[in-house]
Amino acid sequence: MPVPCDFQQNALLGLLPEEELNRLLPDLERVTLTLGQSLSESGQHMNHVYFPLDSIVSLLCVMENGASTEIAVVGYEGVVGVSLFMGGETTPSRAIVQSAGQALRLKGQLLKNEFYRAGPMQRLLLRYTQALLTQMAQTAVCNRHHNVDQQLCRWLLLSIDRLPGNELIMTQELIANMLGVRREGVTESAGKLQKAGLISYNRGRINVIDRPGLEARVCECYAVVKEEYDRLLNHNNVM
Amino acid sequence: MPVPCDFQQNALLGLLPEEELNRLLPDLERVTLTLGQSLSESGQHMNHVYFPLDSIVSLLCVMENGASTEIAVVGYEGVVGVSLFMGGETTPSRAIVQSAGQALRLKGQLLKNEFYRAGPMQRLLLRYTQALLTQMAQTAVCNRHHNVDQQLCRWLLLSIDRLPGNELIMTQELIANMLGVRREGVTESAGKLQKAGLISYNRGRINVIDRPGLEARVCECYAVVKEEYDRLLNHNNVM
DNA sequence: CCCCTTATGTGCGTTAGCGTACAGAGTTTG
DNA sequence: CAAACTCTGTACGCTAACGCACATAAGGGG
Repeated sequence: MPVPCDFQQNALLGLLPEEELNRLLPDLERVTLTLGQSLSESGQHMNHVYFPLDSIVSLLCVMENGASTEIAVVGYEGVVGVSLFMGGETTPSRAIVQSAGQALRLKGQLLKNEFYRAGPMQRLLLRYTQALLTQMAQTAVCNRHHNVDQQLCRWLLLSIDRLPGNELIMTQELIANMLGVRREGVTESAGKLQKAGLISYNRGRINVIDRPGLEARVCECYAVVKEEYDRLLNHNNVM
Repeated sequence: MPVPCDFQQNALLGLLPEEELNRLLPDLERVTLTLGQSLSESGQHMNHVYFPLDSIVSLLCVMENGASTEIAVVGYEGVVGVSLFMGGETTPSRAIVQSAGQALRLKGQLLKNEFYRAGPMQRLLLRYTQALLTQMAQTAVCNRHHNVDQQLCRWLLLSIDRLPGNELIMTQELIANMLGVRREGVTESAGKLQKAGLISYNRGRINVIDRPGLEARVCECYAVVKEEYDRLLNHNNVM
């Protein structure tokens, strides 16, 4: 992750030079995101971009029959709404709040204005978008080659990396939707992890007890994405 | 696809205003890409970007154990090397020539100069990158939810959309690498398609006979991606 | 307290795709 | 022309995940 985790501040914004950040500050509006809230529907225009603080947002690809898969996750290290500055305005994917919390909201037009100054903010947002590309690519390969156990580990690690504590408020049903697998499959895999003493859970609350243990079980995809985020979004490289 | 298929010209470049294109023309170098050639290795710096004409390039995500999956395909409608202007310089994925042919090559630094003029070229490249994002996302969901038969149809359609004729030079072994499945699985699915009279093939040459037939069998992923490319990269929207 | 809803556990049979092995057919090479 | 190699076809057991059907358990609201 880009900077030591400060959940009072979005790490992406934290990489901006003070001058840039000061220009934006008056327009950043702190909002509370609730579990399940939709920030962007397939093909719908977004009015704002969101810089999560302690909240987590999932980018989901939903199919005609309702089946879905998470293609990327965005937390304090990123921003929801890249399609605004990328020029397409909309995307075919949905953005759903996966973990309730705070975020900073900015009017889409203001972000675009900032982007088109072609300064540090543009460079930063583009590097972030590339990191997002990597996350999606790795998700695709992980979906193909790794089993549910490994993917659950990856998902848990990606999630708690973006949370201040070790607790996740999330039912197995919802995790299954994210991973695009059966709920029963998640029950089984989560059961293994609990038996192994890595996590404990109860009716929609999951606690990560042994993080190194998860890291030992996770597939390489987790590390690939993490390293690429670190590389693309650290202070030395960006500014 | 963005414009009526002209394999003498890259469609992305074709969307540029004449003035912009003329500035680039002297630096565009026509090169021949051979089957299997690597345009970019994982983590390696790219010296050029490539605008395919009648060639096709696959973006592959390769894992430690050698297993791979195609995460996107680039033909005359696009460009290989988005990481150069996105700021990361490298990517963890590989770019491999999937179908031999011509491409226009441009020195990375010249593309970046053009990009940082913050004019039409920048807008165009960013929209293209968003289309690429969509393709990757849809690939991820397709890997999860659709069977080899459907994915093979999708792959065949994506490929011949980017070729002047109906013939593909490609062994089943290579297709399997792209899709991230077993070679035998491709043999089986291709056999079905041949029996149904949709394609015919022989030792590394595949002919698409009944394109509408393929479209009837393919999963929705093909259309989603195609429509998003059309939306993002057509003359009315871009310039 | 009891009902109702929600979350999790479990146990089937089914299936798609895997790993492996090998056979035949076509192509290249010496 | 024969040998070596490449590409495709086929078969068989195995496994992960699926779809479905329930069972159990834990809150929550009246």
